[in-house]
Amino acid sequence: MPKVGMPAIRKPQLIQAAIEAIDERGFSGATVSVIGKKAGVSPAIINHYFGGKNGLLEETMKSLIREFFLLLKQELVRGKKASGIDKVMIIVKTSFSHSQTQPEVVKVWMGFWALAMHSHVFLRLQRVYSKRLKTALVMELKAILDIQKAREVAHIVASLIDGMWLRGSLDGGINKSYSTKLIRSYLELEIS
Amino acid sequence: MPKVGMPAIRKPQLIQAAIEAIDERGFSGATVSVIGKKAGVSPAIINHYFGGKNGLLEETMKSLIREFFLLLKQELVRGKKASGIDKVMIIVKTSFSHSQTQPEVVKVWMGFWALAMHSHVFLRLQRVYSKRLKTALVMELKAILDIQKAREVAHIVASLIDGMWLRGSLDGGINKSYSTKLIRSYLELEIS
Amino acid sequence: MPKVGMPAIRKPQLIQAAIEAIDERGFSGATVSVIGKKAGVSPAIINHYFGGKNGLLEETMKSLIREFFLLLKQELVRGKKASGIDKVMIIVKTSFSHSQTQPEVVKVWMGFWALAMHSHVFLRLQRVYSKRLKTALVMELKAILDIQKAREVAHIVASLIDGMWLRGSLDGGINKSYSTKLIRSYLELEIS
Amino acid sequence: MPKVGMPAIRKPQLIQAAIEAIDERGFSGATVSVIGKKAGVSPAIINHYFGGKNGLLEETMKSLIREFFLLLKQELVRGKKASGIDKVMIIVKTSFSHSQTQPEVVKVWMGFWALAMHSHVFLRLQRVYSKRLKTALVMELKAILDIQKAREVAHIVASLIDGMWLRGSLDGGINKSYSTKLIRSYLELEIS
DNA sequence: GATGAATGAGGATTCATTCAT
DNA sequence: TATGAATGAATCCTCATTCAT
Repeated sequence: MPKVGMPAIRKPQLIQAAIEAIDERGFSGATVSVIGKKAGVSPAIINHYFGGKNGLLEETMKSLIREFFLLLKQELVRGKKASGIDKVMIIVKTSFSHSQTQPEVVKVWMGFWALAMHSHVFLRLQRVYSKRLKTALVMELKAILDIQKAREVAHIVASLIDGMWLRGSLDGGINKSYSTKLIRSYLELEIS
Repeated sequence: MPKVGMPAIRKPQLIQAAIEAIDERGFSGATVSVIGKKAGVSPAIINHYFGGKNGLLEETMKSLIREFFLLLKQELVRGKKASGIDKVMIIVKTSFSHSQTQPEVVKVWMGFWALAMHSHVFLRLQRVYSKRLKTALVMELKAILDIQKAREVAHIVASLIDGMWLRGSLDGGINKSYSTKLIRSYLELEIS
Repeated sequence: MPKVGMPAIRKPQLIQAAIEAIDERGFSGATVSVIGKKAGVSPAIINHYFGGKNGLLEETMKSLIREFFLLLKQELVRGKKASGIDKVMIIVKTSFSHSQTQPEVVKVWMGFWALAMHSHVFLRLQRVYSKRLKTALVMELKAILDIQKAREVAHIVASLIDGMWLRGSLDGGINKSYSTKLIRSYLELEIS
Repeated sequence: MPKVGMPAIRKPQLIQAAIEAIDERGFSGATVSVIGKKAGVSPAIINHYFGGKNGLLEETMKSLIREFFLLLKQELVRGKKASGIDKVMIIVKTSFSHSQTQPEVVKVWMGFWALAMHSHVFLRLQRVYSKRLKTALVMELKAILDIQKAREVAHIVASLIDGMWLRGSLDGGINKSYSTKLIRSYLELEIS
């Protein structure tokens, strides 16, 4: 008697458990056993639902990325009346907000980044994030700058976001207001 | 009497082997067995010289950091006549040069960064790097800006360096000239 | 649903395998690999059931002690009509019988004794045995001697039992009838 | 330029180091490395002088036994005027004195006993001790008892000595005066 | 669907020993 | 004589995965 709709329950549950496990113990400490325990289920069902540990990790990273761009989309819709720098700053702020809503994602994201360095699948996913963030920035910047300049500024802003994330991870969290202030001041300099 | 001076030969040899192993296979793939094979010695001597795998990794990271700041010092001495933005750019360029001299350090450094997230020892080391880089930047910037502003700009530049490293790691290498060009243009904007 | 009731099967099975392995190869030769092979299972399940080799050894010693005192209790119940020296001799005989039922326990017990010398856990267990045996002897002896004397005689009898075990272990077994004869003759001397 | 007489210096030095190591860390913890460190020499010379770790252990046990019987001989000479029970008690007292002079031998001796259970060489050595002790007792007892009885009493006394050693080892030492008192009272009972 | 049982491959590490110096 | 360098074998243990139930 298979219970219907179990995947829809179990999958997010296991993904969340994976995020927490990685946050707490790092990638090397996030064993299926730990993740299973955290989710309150047997480690064996990770194979059942994801075909193995790697499958779970892939889905976890996809979920993180999906969630971020969903949030970004919402924020952009909410601020669609804004213009110029403000529009760009929505992207910046959302980037930092994401980590504030779920502080554990900082460590997890960093871990995936390191993983991407040696795994084709994760590299592809990381590039998706990387490109989409830059694309979003260019989209807004080209309204106020020529396309060439827009690309350069987008690259700088994207790098600033990632760099501040990285440095923030060392201090146990990102200082959102300070980070956004600095980026805004840069943008004002660039655009005025 | 035994062979003398072996530590001076073996230690750097094993550190280099560790860097290569991590570069090729990632942290999880860099087993003592692999590192030993790469160095052409028995895995057991890792314990002999470093007291365990962790000891080797620590020394490897220390070595990377030491090497970077040694290079930086040399470059700053060489360019001591420079002034203003040029002085700052020496730091920026050295940061990117380091990875060009040894392309594999990008992945390794990123791996250590992820490791730092869950290991006290590596966190401390990473912070040493992080702070010293920023300090070096502030040092040069306060010659041309007031201290408060110098700190902010230093934070931005440091974040740009790290962020561009990070993004560069996705593309299999850092585009040094593009990166330095962008950072210089930011500095000119800020300072002029 | 998994196979149920396996612990009740596997635990005694592994304990028995451990006893045989120690008997045949000594403590240093009783590796998890050997024990696993002897039990016809993978060495890994020792961790599954006992949390590690040490856990198995602890349970093995506990099992030996439990078994002995269970046997002793039964014998004392069976001989509850006996009195005086006969009652004491039940304890003595049971001590030697235990090793006859399972000849391998002599070596194993001796091994645990040596282990107790440097391990807190095993020391505690050995003291439990040591004290309970003496207590049992005092219990019977105080029916026929004043308490002070009973304690002394108990100490002598307990020492004789252990000493004869020890010496018997050198000869590949304890000569039960000779041992009990000598102890009885001592008791008769003491009590008459 | 071989230094002459080194064996006479190194061998006892290493034997003593072995005894201390076994006392402190048990047989399993007494590695050549530890013993070497304790003796202040390289572990490698254990092979040089004893042909391997096992050689050292054999010599250590032989040394212990030799030392005990040397002491016993001296005491018997010193007390050669004594007679009857007193003569026997010299043996008993010496047995317990031995462990008082060097408290660490209790643990070491016990360890060898356990080792004897699975090693032909050590079994032989242990039997030498066991038989010589009994022979010494019979020697004195047959002056006051018929040979048959003397053998029985010798067996009892030898068992008491070993049993009390064993039990004493659990308590961190042998209570010499209590032990000798009990054995003497037994002998008086037997002989009067 | 879900589980605990069970495993095999592989992890770091320890150890006694050998060897060149 | 004495050493540190070096190793291979063997240790326990961990882990992702599979399987019968």
